[in-house]
Amino acid sequence: MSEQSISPRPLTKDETVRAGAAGSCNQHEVLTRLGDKWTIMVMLQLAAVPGQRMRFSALKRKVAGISQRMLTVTLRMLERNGLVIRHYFAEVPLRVEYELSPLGHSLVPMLENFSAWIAANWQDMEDARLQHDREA
Amino acid sequence: MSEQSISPRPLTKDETVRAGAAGSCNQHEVLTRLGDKWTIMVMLQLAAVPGQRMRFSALKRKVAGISQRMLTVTLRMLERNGLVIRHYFAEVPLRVEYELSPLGHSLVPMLENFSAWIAANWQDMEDARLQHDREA
DNA sequence: CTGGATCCTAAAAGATACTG
DNA sequence: CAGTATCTTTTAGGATCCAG
Repeated sequence: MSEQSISPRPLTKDETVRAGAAGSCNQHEVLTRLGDKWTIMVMLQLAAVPGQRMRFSALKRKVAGISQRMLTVTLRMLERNGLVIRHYFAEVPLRVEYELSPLGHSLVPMLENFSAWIAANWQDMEDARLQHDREA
Repeated sequence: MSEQSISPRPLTKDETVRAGAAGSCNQHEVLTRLGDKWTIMVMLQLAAVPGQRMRFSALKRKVAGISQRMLTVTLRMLERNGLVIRHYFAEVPLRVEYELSPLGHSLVPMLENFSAWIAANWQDMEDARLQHDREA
């Protein structure tokens, strides 16, 4: 449906193949751990208060529609992979605070960029989607 | 099991609450579309050849263990949201090339940063995970 | 070669109830 | 408050077959 037939020039096999190359395997590993919606949203929230800690309940309130269970699972996974630190206070009522580790902190610039990108471009995405759906 | 009892100072409710604030809703929308493993991996590959297009089969080869179906689904989604452009050539054999749209291109710096972060930090993550598992 | 259409299973995630 | 445990529903995703 696009441009049909008269192509500019078929890419050679070498041109098409050559890309990412090495490291692809690590990418897969890392993305399996960090590359999901909830993980990114939780990290975005923690990155939004760089030097600060956040309580479990505060995170739950800030991260849109996350369930208690998924927040727990996500935080456990982030802790396991060394990206967040969990501070447990045996008080009444119980209090637990989370903060980014140094490793997690190294992701902050990227998270802020991403957050900014979303704010700046989500409307374009929405428009593109609506137009694409009209054409279909 | 961490520091117990003697806390530094409980965060006030206001400190804990104040974060991300607005835009949270858009984040959720956007991440529902882009925030999954395959989407990020495909974008990483397309970003690795900034000015270039990639054929379906080339993408399939480069993106670790993606199945034909998931690559198709992912590409359709990216096209629908205006991040990639699909070029269809009615030849024999059929040829289809994908490239980043301008909108998709605006994500390249972030994707490159992320890719670099993975290369630089995946070992730290691995170490943290192993140590965490030993302690458990 | 690049998919579309189906079927099917395993994993993810929501809801709910309970506890230190 | 911050979980855990359990149950159920939903979704992701692989396998397979077919087609322009």
